[in-house]
Amino acid sequence: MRAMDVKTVCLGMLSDGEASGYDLKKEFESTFGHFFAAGFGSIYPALAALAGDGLVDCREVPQEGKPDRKVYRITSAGMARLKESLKKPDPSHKLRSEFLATLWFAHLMEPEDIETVLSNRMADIDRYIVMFNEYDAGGMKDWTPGERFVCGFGKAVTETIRQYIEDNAHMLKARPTQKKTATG
Amino acid sequence: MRAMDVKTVCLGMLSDGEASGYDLKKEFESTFGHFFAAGFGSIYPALAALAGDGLVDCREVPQEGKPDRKVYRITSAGMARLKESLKKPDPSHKLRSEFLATLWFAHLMEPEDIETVLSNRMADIDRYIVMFNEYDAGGMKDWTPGERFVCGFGKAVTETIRQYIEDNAHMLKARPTQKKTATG
DNA sequence: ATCCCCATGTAATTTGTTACATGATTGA
DNA sequence: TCAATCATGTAACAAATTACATGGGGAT
Repeated sequence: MRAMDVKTVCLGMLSDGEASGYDLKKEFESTFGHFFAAGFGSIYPALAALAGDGLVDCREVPQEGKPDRKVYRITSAGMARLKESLKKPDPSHKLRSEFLATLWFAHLMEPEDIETVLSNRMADIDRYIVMFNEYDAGGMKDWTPGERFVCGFGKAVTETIRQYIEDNAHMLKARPTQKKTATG
Repeated sequence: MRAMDVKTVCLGMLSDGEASGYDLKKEFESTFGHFFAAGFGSIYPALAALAGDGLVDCREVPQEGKPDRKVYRITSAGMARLKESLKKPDPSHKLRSEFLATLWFAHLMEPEDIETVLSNRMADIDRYIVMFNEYDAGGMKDWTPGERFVCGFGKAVTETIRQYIEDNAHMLKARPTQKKTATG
């Protein structure tokens, strides 16, 4: 575990205080949502593995009508491992966009399908912008500098994308210029 | 194959003219590099699968001292399948950033390690900006609207990121505000 | 000498996604 | 009555990364 994989991110989240897998999922959906996704299928095995390695310990809280709540807490070995993982000098920043890959071939698409793709993406973007504005409105008290930096980053990028799509969608509606064919 | 996976992107690239796996790899490294990565380990099997499905056909060009060059060409069935794949209304746009995940925990890092992470990312960004500027300088003749849209998108986002890091790196160097502890 | 470019591919491994499995409580 | 929230996990599957395997030619 040298990289910032799901395990390491869970470990990092636990450095802020104890939490259950369910709690971490909510954090992945909210603050981490725009740059690092993880579902239950990754989180629960990650926590089990961390516990197996002694990087976190687990306390089971009995509940009625629900499975016992398993609350994880980082150990000092876990804290040391986390700091070690954070030493990686060149962490990746990977975009995998089926959205852009699709529009690359816009000249092969029907205009109404292009429109649909753009407006669906726009809806996603607007949800993110609402989220970022809610953070701002909350004053971001108790946020670490890193958390502020990352959310500001997300907001700046998201707003740029929104503006870019608004300003340039018309390019995709233009009839394609004839390419590599002699038609005069 | 409903989504824009490596297979579909290869198929799309071949809609522009015949090419070998090696050629496609170069396209993944250049124009597609900023939003969709693929290595030989994905491309060669993808081409073999496409050929098996009759979506492309393959012509072997003998060469001296090198393996035969396998040149792939899209078939009419492949073209139909590609257009079908492009109908997906909500293609994903996923960022997975170990860079941002790392900096989220900046308060646990040594200042010099933060510096290293930022300057390494900056170097990557600058390479992309050089690339985008070379495209602009080339006049983007023969580029489809989709290609222009996507490259413009990449340029806008990359420049925003560059500016954001420049303007906000100082946040990460500030001593962390005490969090959830009574010291004041 | 050494590295990069050309050119192909396979196999093992890692990683993550999706579906399945269970089930009470609360609010609309 | 229906959906959402809470709460855990496993198993099957899909996908991509990495390492391995081969080897000549040309530039520095």
